[in-house]
Amino acid sequence: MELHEPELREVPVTAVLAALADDVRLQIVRALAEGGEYACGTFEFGVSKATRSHHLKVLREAGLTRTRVAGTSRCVRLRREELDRLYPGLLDAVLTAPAHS
Amino acid sequence: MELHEPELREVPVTAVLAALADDVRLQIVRALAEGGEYACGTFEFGVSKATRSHHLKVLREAGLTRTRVAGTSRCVRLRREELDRLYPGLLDAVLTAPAHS
DNA sequence: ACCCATGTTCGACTTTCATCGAACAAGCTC
DNA sequence: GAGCTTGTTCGATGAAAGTCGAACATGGGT
Repeated sequence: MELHEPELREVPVTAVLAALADDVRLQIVRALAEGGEYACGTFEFGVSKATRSHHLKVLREAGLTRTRVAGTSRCVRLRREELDRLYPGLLDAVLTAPAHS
Repeated sequence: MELHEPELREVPVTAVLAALADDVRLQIVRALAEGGEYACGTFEFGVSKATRSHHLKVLREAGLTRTRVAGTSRCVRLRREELDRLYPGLLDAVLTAPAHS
């Protein structure tokens, strides 16, 4: 299993923004911002595991997360430092934004 | 003609991000960030005027721009102060991001 | 070895969205 | 007022994206 984790600067800004412009993914990012590393299975956001897997793939390929393989599980974490370096203020702005509207 | 310009805090963050997650709209926002106020017709981004009108509507309804009616023309400007207040760092991060990838 | 748990991938379906031309509305200009 | 300019709105169309169940892959546990 090869995990495609692009260099952040090779990802179009629009892709990063698009990855964040989804309710489910934003919840995932918020959760990741709290704890350090999450097992994929700990996410329960009212979507099927297929959908969850899809969203985590989008986040990963947008350069937002890094995934570590641990047996049959995956451990996901935010690429916070890199993101803050390339897009200073972006994550903070999104995370401190009011959760509902 | 009534222009729907929502309160920024009533717009979901995802809507703001989605509005920015498009190449054409990002170009418009970049242009608006440079000059103060733009007549709608000055935008030429290789799309038809119908498409341009659509994108400006998306930006306006996401709370990103304010539009002033001037005869048959529209003058558009960024709601920079409000955006910086509610989402500090967001616009800067997006604007200073490398234009291509 | 068998079973189970965890994720991924594969269609399929539905919704959303970007795009356009054409029709329409509204205001200048002469 | 006739005509031009500027934008908006209206389908229509094609592409992208979210969602799911089912099938598959893989690794751990007993």
